[in-house]
Amino acid sequence: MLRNAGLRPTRQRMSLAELLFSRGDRHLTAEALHEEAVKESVPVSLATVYNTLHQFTEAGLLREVAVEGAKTYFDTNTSNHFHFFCERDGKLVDIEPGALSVDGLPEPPENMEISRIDVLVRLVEKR
Amino acid sequence: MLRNAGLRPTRQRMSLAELLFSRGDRHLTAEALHEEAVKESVPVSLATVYNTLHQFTEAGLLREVAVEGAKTYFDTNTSNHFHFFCERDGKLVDIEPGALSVDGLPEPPENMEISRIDVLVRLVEKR
DNA sequence: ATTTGTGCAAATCGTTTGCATCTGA
DNA sequence: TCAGATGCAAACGATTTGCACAAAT
Repeated sequence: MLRNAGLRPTRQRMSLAELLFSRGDRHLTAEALHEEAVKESVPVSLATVYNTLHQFTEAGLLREVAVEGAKTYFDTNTSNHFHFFCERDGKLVDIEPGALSVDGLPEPPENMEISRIDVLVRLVEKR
Repeated sequence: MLRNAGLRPTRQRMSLAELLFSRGDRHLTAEALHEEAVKESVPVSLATVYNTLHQFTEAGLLREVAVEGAKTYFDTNTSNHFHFFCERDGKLVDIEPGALSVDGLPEPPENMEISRIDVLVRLVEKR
């Protein structure tokens, strides 16, 4: 997988890839992945986690999701799909693709084309 | 307007409100609003711009839009509507409401309800 | 007079970078 | 061997906070 993406399979990258891709679809911040790695006794620095996440993203193995503020989430599901965002615990959840659709999109302005459509459905606790 | 929102009409708040609301719909970062204020000889500190933007948001006069990274945009249009985001120059543009709709939303998870739906249509230059 | 807002500078948070060291092909 | 990767600590940009001072009711 790493070789295919033109990335050297180093210890750190292999361990991180393992954590990311062997447990189903995940939505992680760099911080969270780093903690998880440390917990699993995978010695890796935070800087390397950042580097790796960005390299994986460039290679098309991950997708960045902007939610708010500084925190960036990385999604192991790179297909076209949308998200629920739970404001209470800051967790992202995939919305089953197929069900949801965006209709009636107006023409983009002059000379522009759509690169991606992000849909984030924000959830709060029912009172 | 400020009194209605329970905010004391101070010089700074009045000046910032003027800049924000007397020029049609706007999408500004704190930084940008601060620069504009300084340019128009409205002496106000960046900290106060941040405070004011958040107070206005809480009072329902503004709406925050998350795009990516650290930068937060504040939108003077608080109605339900979606955005184009131009990756080239980092500008937000309202999408005419009415045209666009999101359909087929699945049930939110247990005990959760939808607080808001954010749609961001990312644009790139046509090649 | 009392409460609330403001400005400054320092602190914080997530993220990035420079650079010496290490590692995989 | 040696380009490329890693770790550390320092640098960074956007945002926030603590606190003395100023302005609004």
